[in-house]
Amino acid sequence: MPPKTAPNPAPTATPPATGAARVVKKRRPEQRQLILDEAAHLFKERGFGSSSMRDLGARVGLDAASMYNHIKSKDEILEIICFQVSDTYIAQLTEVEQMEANYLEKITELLRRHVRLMTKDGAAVSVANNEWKALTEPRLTEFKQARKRYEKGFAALIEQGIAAGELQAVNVSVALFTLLSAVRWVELWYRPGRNLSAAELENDLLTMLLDGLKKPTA
Amino acid sequence: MPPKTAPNPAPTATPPATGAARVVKKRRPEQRQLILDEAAHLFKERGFGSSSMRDLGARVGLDAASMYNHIKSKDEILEIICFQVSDTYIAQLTEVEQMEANYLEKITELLRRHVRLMTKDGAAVSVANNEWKALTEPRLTEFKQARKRYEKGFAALIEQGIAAGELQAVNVSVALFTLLSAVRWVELWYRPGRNLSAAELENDLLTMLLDGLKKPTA
DNA sequence: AATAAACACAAACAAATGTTTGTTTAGATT
DNA sequence: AATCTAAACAAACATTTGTTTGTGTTTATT
Repeated sequence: MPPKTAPNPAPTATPPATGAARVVKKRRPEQRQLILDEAAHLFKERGFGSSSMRDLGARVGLDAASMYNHIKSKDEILEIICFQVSDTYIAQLTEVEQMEANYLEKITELLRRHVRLMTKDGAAVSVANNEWKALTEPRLTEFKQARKRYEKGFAALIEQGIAAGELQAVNVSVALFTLLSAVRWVELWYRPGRNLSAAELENDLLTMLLDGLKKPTA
Repeated sequence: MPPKTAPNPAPTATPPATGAARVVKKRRPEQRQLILDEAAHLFKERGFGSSSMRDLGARVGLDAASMYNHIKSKDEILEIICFQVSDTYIAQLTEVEQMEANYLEKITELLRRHVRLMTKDGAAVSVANNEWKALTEPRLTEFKQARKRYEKGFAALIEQGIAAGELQAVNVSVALFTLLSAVRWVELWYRPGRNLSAAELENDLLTMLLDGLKKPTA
């Protein structure tokens, strides 16, 4: 459905404003990443459904239409953000699973990396955690599977930790979700440059959570 | 801006389908509550921004336009849901603050009611927790203040508990957010009728969290 | 200097959005 | 039976939505 009327009859021969506030951008394959970064923050703030491509364009400093030179669709942006996060989580799980350590140590390390990703990439993690429901269908199922895989792997560590006598015999699901959930305030509340450093936070949080898991008598 | 053309030239004299699947609804002031309930579930599932009034109407079994006989706007629906939840939370805090009990007991009771509201009114709580950012301006600020009031009150209990020697000397903010956050998986994962009852869940969760807070030597 | 590719924008698009209007129906009240 | 009112709907509304098209400009390559 092409436009019926001539769309651009030469805008008064404007030599695209190289004067004034013209940023010196040259070739910019980084524009794509800028769009993704800005989208993560926008989607976190306003939610995917309440964020328009024009809003996003305004933040990036680009016309909405121009962004389609760098990305395929609004949906694709969400996909990239969500799967970049879930891929990282899965990778961390796999690494920790193969560590030489006891289960309490593995759980500690996995939680540590989990929190670290939040303090480093808070916006993206937030979007992956809260906006994934807006994914469209082939990817929606894939994402759910990835999350399930992570939860299963994490649960297995807890289960084995209990079997090995390293942890209290709590309900595995309750423990799993409590840990994963407890850690999520970081993504919502943490701002770098508060009087709480990322390292302090990490330690305080882990201490608090694992004191509830650790066997008091061992 | 009234319609310029005659909008409804008598639809072939249809006596509004009292036959077939006509529910026996009489006067219905309950329609408003139905709309609010259905909205809570829809907003939880799809997010406020991705939920349309037509979607909502379909669930309620009403034309989108018809709902405006019961509610003022889409925004108002969100407001009602959010403040109904925050009002309840504030009320619970006030009640617990005035209890005759030590701080650990107060914290336990507050958390217990907190969780109970989630298992009872999961959808509304979820919306209040995740979609409040979509509130429009006079109410947005009010909501933030209510949340702050709740957090401050909760933090005070923790602080006093520490001062009284009932709790470990953890960072108050970390403890507060960890507790509030840990509890939130209930709203996301809990479904009544799983093999985990609401009462079991409540106890397991509290045990796990407060074992990390309780002084090991006292 | 010429060419080709990457990229930005204006204009337009169809579809979807929240909401209003006018009218009709059904139940309650008199 | 006549009247009133709450509530349902169809149609339309003005905007906003995501996206496409066409054109011009910029940059890198030759």
